[in-house]
Amino acid sequence: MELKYSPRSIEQKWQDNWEASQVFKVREDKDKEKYYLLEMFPYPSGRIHMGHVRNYTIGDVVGRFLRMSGYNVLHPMGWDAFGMPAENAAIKAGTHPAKWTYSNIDYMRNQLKQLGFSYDWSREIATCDPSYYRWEQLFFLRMYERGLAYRKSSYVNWCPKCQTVLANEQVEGGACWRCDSVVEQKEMEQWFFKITDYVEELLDYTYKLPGWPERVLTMQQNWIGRSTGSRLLFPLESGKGNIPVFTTRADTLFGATFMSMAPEHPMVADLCRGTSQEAAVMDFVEKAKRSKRDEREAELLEKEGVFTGSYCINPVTGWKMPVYIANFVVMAYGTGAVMAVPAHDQRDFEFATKYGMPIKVVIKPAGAEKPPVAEELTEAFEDDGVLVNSDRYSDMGSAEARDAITESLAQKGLGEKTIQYRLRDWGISRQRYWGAPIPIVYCDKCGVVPVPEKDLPVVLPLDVELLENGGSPLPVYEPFFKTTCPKCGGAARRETDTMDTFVESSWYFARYTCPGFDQGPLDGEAVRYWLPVNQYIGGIEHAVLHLLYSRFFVKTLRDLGYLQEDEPFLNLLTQGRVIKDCFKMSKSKGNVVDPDQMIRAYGADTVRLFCLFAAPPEKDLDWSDQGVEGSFRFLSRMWRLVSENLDALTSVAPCSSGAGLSKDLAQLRRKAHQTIKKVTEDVRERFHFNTAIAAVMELVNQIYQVLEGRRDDPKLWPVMRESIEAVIALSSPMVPHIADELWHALGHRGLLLETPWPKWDESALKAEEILVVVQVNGKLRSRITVPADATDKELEAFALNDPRIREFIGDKPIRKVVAVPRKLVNIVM
RNA sequence: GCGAGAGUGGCGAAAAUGGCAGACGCACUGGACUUAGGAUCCAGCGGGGAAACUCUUGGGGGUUCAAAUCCCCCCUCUCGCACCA
Repeated sequence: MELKYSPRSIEQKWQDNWEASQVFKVREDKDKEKYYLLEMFPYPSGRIHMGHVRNYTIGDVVGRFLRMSGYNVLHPMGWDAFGMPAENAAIKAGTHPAKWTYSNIDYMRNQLKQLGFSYDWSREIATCDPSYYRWEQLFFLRMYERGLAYRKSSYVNWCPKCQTVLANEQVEGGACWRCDSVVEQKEMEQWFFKITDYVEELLDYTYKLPGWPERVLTMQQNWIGRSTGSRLLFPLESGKGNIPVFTTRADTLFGATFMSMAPEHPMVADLCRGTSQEAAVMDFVEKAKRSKRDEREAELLEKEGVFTGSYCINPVTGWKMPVYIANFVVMAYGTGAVMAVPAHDQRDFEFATKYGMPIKVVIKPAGAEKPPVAEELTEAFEDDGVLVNSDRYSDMGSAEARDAITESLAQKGLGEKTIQYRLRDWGISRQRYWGAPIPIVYCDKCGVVPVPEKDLPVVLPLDVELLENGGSPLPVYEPFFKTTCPKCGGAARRETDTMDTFVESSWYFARYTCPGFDQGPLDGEAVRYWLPVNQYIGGIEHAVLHLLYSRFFVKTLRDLGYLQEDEPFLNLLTQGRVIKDCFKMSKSKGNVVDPDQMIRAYGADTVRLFCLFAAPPEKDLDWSDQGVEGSFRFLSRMWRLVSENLDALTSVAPCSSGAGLSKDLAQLRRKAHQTIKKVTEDVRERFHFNTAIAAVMELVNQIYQVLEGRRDDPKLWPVMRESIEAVIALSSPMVPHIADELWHALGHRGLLLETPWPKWDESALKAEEILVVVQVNGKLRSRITVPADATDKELEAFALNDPRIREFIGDKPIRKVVAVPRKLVNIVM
């Protein structure tokens, strides 16, 4: 055995060994408790980065720990392989997205193997493979049958340069994330998934997922944005219809003095037609469209608006309310029109002040004598209170009045209670090439026709030429779009949009349970055995999108009969980012640390160890080259523990009982068992690998201390061996290569992954004597060694007898003594 | 603005249920071994003080025998959403 630790050869050796012996492979086993452990799969962008290394290391420790603890652990890996970067890279490099993607996958798979992760590679999935997305197309058809996938026209983000719709998350500050062109709002026919059908259940379960971080649940709740209120109708003065509004403050209706509408509101053209305002309104609408971008960049735009030339009627006061277009009203929320109550809404207040609109106070603060005077207001009073100037509702409380006013309008057909959500249906059409085709055909005679199930998959053609401008080649690639109608057999055109890549990642975790199944999307037996995912691990950046879409998809698949689960992920761990010198690693900052380079210099075990030790998983991790050195140093220390004492260690069996041990050997043994307990609990209950590692380090430190000048003691080595084996086994989930190597050096033949996790011996934990702190008036004054089982009375006596304490007390009277067995004594004077 | 989270040495961080603040590591200092050390080992390492002591967990109050931890007020930072009616 080499005296010096050199990771390179041993890591390769063990990786080969693990692969050859197929230890990472799992199958359903009814006799074992299953555990589905999953880390978010990567986009095959080329190389893994430190964020991946951290994410997957955390997962690997949990997986290996649970394997050793007796669970049947499913721990798969795959590739989120569709997406725009592949197209862009392919255009740039003159290659094909498929080629680019698969070669990246090969490279990255190898990188992951070099890190020693315990994935069952036989279950690997690439979402761009037709054997994967064909089932997604089937889901689409089933959803279409049930109206859960539908087509409608809507405004979308359109990048004129990239020739595609952009998802909301791909729009940064109103500009395209890649080319920085100003994004336009374009009205287009799009496919949608009806996530809003599940909005109540999605919201409900955010209160039933105790294993999720509060933060993520809150973000989802905010994103769903449920708010209860009233839908009210304001009749037009012209008599030609009503303007519907949504309000949470029906109690302020008597103070509504005008109406504000979004510039894109469909009624705008009608309202101004033929009035003197027509030109001004059209001008304003155009201007509003153009300023979309600035709106997002500037914090808050100054409130601006223009009169439409029309009026509507306040249904309770009968007032003529001028209808305005206002730049701050968003079409996407509510009805796109807002009843303006300047006295009680800050935005309306600013608008009214600017345009000289009447301000009428209708709420006074609860307990106030008199309502505020409108002319003296400097800002709106937005709290609930008591109604004034509101006819028969005056003196009523806000909450009660909301119901009463809505109810009375309801009787006239002008109002109803309603619930409004911020969540919109999920637009899944992408005018991109590198994605799963939407299985739909358009026929001039039959209209929208779904592709028959037997014709799936609709394969994405690979022999296309990419367009220089980045647009999808599918609409101009005849062999693909030209088809016949499945219904009438006439000429028809295929849908050339592809699905949002978030669709693939919404169900991949289910497919891992039966990746090769070809009788349907999911093998019921496998799915029932493995789902739900017990532990999901990934970055916080997916808090809403991916994690919400997946939750929706599982509920949909449940209702389609493919699954039985309500929720995909029981427990969620969102790990922090990897940063360096206070910044997120990025090429532009020049602070990127390359995993390959690190592995070459220090070995995978060191890189893994550092990722785990530097911070608890949910916090950001500050990369430190010196910290990496430190991790390497520790592994070297561990290595020498075995290599320098190999003969002595291999000539004894590990100690298995504390009988007849000298005091310091008993103490070392106690430390070893305390460490087993601490590491087990830190890993199992809290995922606090940093403190688990610290505990192992403490044990190593103590081993070195006991070793010092004691090598001849015949009683030493069995205890030594027991302690060192504990160090190796306990650290094996974190640093598996060195652990297996040392384990074998000690003469073991099996793999640690298949070795039961060490158990602590309760009797070894017990010490006869323990250290107890003595305080006087809450200040530490002395430490005394007492029998471990000393009662509080005995403790008190020991403390009062301590010379240092007696000196402190002198002959002053003692008021009280607090004694906590095994902890401390506090003498109050 | 709304919501959430976090403030502890020179640095990364520890401290379940209130009970020795700073475990473990990095950096630093001194020593040993050495031709040499950026290897290894030993020792020291929050501030003030020669010491006894004393101060110290963002700031200020409070509860308690005892507070990083619980309560109230304030400050700062990070993240998410953001003119959401």
